Amino acid sequence: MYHVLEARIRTALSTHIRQRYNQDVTVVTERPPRIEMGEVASPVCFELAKRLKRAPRQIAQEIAAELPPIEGIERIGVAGGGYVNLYFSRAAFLAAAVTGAAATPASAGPDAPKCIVEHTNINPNKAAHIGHLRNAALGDTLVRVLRRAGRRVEVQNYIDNTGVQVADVVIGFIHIAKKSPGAVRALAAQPKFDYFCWDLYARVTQFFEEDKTRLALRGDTLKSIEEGRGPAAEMADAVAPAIVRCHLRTMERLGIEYDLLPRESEILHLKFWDAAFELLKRRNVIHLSASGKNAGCWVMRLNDAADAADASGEDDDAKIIVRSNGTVTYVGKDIAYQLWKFGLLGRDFHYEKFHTYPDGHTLWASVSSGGEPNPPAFGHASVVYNVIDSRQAYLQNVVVAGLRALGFQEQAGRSIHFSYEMVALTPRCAAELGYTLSEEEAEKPYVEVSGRKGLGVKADDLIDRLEVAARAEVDQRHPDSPEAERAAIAHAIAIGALRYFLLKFTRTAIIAFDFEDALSFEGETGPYCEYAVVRARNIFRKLREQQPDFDLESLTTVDQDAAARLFGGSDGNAFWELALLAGSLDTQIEAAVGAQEPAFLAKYAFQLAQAFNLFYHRHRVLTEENADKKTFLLQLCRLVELQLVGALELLGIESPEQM
RNA sequence: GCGCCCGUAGCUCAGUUGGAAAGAGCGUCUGCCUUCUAAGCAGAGGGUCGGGGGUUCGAAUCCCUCCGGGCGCGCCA
Repeated sequence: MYHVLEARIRTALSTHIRQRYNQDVTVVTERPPRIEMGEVASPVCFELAKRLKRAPRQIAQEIAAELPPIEGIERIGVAGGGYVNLYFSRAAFLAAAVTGAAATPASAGPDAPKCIVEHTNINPNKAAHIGHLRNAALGDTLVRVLRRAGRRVEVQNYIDNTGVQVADVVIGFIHIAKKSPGAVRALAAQPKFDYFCWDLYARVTQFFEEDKTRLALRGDTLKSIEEGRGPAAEMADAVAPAIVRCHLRTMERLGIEYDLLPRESEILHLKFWDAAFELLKRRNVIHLSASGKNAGCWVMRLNDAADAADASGEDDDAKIIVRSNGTVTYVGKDIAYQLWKFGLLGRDFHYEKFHTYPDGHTLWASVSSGGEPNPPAFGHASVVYNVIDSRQAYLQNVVVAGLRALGFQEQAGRSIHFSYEMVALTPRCAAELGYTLSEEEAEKPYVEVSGRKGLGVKADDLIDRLEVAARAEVDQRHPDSPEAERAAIAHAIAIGALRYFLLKFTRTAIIAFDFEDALSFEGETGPYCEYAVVRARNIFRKLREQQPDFDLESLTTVDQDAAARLFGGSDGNAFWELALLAGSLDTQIEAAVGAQEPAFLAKYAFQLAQAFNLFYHRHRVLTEENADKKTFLLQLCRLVELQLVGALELLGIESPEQM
């Protein structure tokens, strides 16, 4: 609601300034520091003062006096050296906010332009860890926010099932665990298979370190897996899908779902790369390096300045796309995949159903042949978000440069690297996990998580710990509630704590993980926000006990005279600040989409919860004797509840009925 | 060496396109549960916004420079 009025004010001001002063200015608006100064302020007169060579305050006074009425704005004032302050009609705002909050937001039609969000992308060779959780939480929240903003979104989780990491675990099964393909298949059916592979993978790293010549095994194994032949391929075929299912289960605990699993095996088998290679060659984006250190490789130059220097042989800083042995690099495959996402490759996968979620939603996976006869139309996106940590920025730039060089300027511009910094461990946390730090590591502010070394907090372990801790709190408070109910509440609290913890940091902040912070349910946390919702709901529950015929719907009609009176009364400003904040979810969503920053919503949810807790503490709703005031207070509670639930939903955090 | 990111309270972090007296959580100290659940609320203390220049009516925010830290820059992914 706030966003609507703010936009209205900007338009009114810029129109008025154009007509009255013949000036085209971009009107910036801001929130005044105190509520007594109004809800929207504009420093536009400072800019006008320069252009008109007049005192800013004088212009501001003129504008305040002459600006035509704006719907929803009660009065205009002048403050400071020349700020124009606008005051909302409080009662009208509350009425509009309450109806707006109760309405369901419009979702995108089936023909709307599509956004693809690719996230999670965990190598299917070990259990998911805390770093993967940040990726998935950010990606999933981006999806939720985009959908709420009215976009059509397709969620992809790319599976590198034929890569080095899978090959390494296969090597572990053959040479360390000495398993047959049949034995591996049996193991893969066991629960916690991802944990088994976690340990095995770390042992493979040691296995290579002990004798570097063993690295030769990797090339052979990889080749066998890529070609789909031999026992190594058979094992990879057992390991990767089983691990993928473990990851899906983990992510489902967090409320994260996907639409499609594109798999690398199909990118190979369906020769996506060959199509991309032809395109890249035909349009001279890549060329065969004749001399220098990259001789025999197909390379792509990144600086356009030297694009005529084909024959100069100075390709040393170019990016290798095809190795001298003819195999394609990861970036090459990624260019092909990115082209497919935009529908530019001229090829498509076949698709089969891979999994059905409890809500009936189907997850599809790519296959090489056959598949379902009429799968949904995947790909053909207008915007692509790749949720990948900032360490891969260089490679993402190469992919985009490839698209641009191919002449797909528009798609290159709409290829968004949704970048974020890594999750690391505090040295204390690493030590707690039983890891012995080197002297150098102990000096550092944090230690990098490493699947290769087996150093990291496994996602399921963390969720388990959170659930146990939450369960202890719930048991204490609700010893008589049924078991299933207590489990469900503890789960909501655990996930709320985890997702909030991962989302409250802005994307550019490195998270130094520590159990103490992550396991907290107090202060700026998910459970704090959930608790505010529960408090609002408790009021309504108690009210229904007292008045069985009470209907929540009755609160959607606001008596504006009564509301205006109460907003003008002794606690009026406090009530108003709460209503205004609750009515600002739209502004927050707008800002979160604009800045591509989910943390904005996390901060907002916390602020709203905090404001509500203060209100809750100061005003007893149910014992209020003045009927108008009681209704008004209930309306505030209802508005906050709806908006807070909405904000938490965007963060993937459930609001339990009780805690 | 080149590129990207970070430096704000004891600690962990916000501060959206430059705007009105720098914010939050944690931690420390002091209060508040016969009440709509204290997973809460109130108060106190704590800051040369890394340093120095510059642009501007106005800079934590933009530019330059220096210092400190992190991450990339592979015929790995």
